[in-house]
Amino acid sequence: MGRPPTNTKLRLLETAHELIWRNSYGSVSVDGICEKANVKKGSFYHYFPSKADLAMASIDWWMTNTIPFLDDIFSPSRHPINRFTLLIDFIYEKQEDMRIEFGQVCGCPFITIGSELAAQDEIIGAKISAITQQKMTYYQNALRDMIAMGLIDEKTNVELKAEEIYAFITGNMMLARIKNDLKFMKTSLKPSLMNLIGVELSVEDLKKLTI
Amino acid sequence: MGRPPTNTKLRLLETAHELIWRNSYGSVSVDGICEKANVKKGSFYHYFPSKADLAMASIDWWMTNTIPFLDDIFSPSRHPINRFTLLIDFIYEKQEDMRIEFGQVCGCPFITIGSELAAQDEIIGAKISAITQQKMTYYQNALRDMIAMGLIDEKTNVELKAEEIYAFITGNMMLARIKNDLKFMKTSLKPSLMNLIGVELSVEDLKKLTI
DNA sequence: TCTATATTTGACTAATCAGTCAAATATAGA
DNA sequence: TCTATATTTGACTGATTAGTCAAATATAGA
Repeated sequence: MGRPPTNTKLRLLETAHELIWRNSYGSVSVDGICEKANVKKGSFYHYFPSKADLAMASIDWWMTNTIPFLDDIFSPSRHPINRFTLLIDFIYEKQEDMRIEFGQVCGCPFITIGSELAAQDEIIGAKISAITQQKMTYYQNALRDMIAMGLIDEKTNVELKAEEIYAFITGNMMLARIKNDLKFMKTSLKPSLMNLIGVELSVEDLKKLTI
Repeated sequence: MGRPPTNTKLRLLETAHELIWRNSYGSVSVDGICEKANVKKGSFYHYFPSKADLAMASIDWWMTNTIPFLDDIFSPSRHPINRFTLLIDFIYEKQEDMRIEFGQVCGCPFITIGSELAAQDEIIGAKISAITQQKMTYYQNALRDMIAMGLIDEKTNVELKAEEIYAFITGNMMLARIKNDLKFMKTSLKPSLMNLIGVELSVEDLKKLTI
C-alpha cells in the first residue's frame, strides 16, 4: 500500500558512516551528508530526527554489518590463536583498503566517534561501551578455549586479559590513524598481541597455524 | 615601551585546552572560548590568526607544561620500573582529578584531538605524531636501563616495546574516556603494563619498589 | 481509475559560526 | 606631558549550521 520503500535511508547511513569515519562528527554537516548521498534535506529529516540520531543509527548499522565477520573470525571451529591472527588480518586489510582509497588511515570508527562525543553525549558513550563489551566477549571466549587447550597459563584472568587485548588493539588503531601509518599494524601487531596474550608458540608455529 | 603585556594569551591557551580536552575541537567555538576566558573576540584574533592556530598553540603549551613532569618521572636516577609505575600514578591522578571536577574522564588530550583532526589537518597529525615519538623516547630510555640491569630480556626490541607500551596506555586512556570509568586504570593498568614490558618481579617486589 | 500512504522536494528560518576592522584605551619610556 | 606601541573593544559580515514545513509526487492495492 502506498509508495514503495527506497534505499534512501540506507544511503544516508552509509554516507554518514563513511564521512564521519574519514573525518569527524563535528566536521561533517547534514548538508554535506545529503549532498554526497544525493538526498534532499527534507528527506533527511523524514528519516532521522537529528544529525545525532543519524550518527547513532549509522553506528548500529555498522556494528550489525560487522557481527557476521566477527562470528566467522571467532568461530569456535577455528583454532583460538588463529582467531586472533585472523582478526588482525581483517583489521589491517580494511585499514589498508581505506588508506589506498581515501589516502588516510581511518582507525576504528566506533572509537573515533566515541572519543569525540562520549563527553558530550552519554548515550553515545553507553552505546560504544556496549560495543566494546560485545567485542571483548569474543576475546574472552577465545581465551577460555586457549586455557582449555593449554596454550596459555590456566590462571589467566580472562576478563582482564580481554580488556588488555582490546585496549592494545584500540591504541594501535588510534595511533595508526594519527600517524596515517600502518607499519606497526602490518609487521608488529600480530606478534606483539601474541606476546600480550601470553602464547608461547614460535613464529614458525604461528605461521603454520595461519596458513 | 607601549602598553605592557597581559595574561590574555595565556588565558586563551588554558581555556581552549580545557574546553577542547573536556569536549572536542568541533564542539567548542571561538565565542565559547572567549566567553569562558573573559576575552573579547577582537582580542582573540589579535593573538591568534584562527581557531586552528589556537588549538595548535594550546597543544604546544600543554606539552611544554608536561615535559618537566616527564623529566622528573623518567629521571635516570630512578629505578626504571619505578619510572613506569610513577607514570601510571601520574596519569591516573590527573584523570581522577578531572573526573571529580568535571564529572568526566577526559583521557589523553593529545590523542583525543589528534584522533579528531588528524584526517583533516596533516599539520596537527604531524604535531601529535612528534609528541608521541617524544614520549616513546622516555620509554626507550627506561627500557634500555632495564636491559642493562637484567630486569627484562636483553633481546627486547626497545623501539618496538616502547611503541607497544605507548599504544597500550593510549588505548586504556581512550577506553576510560569513552566508558567514563577509571576502574581498569586504577587497579589493573600497572600490573598489566609490567606484564607487557616483561618484568618478572613479584607483586610484593613491585610494591616495595614504589614506596 | 481511485485512494491511502510513503517519499521527495525546495524554499524557509533562526541561530551560530569563524573571522574583520577601525576606533578606543592603557602605559612605559622619552 | 607626549608619543610610540601593545592591547582591548564592540559592532559588523557573510557563510554555514541544524532543523521546519507545506506542497508535490509516486505507486501499490482496492
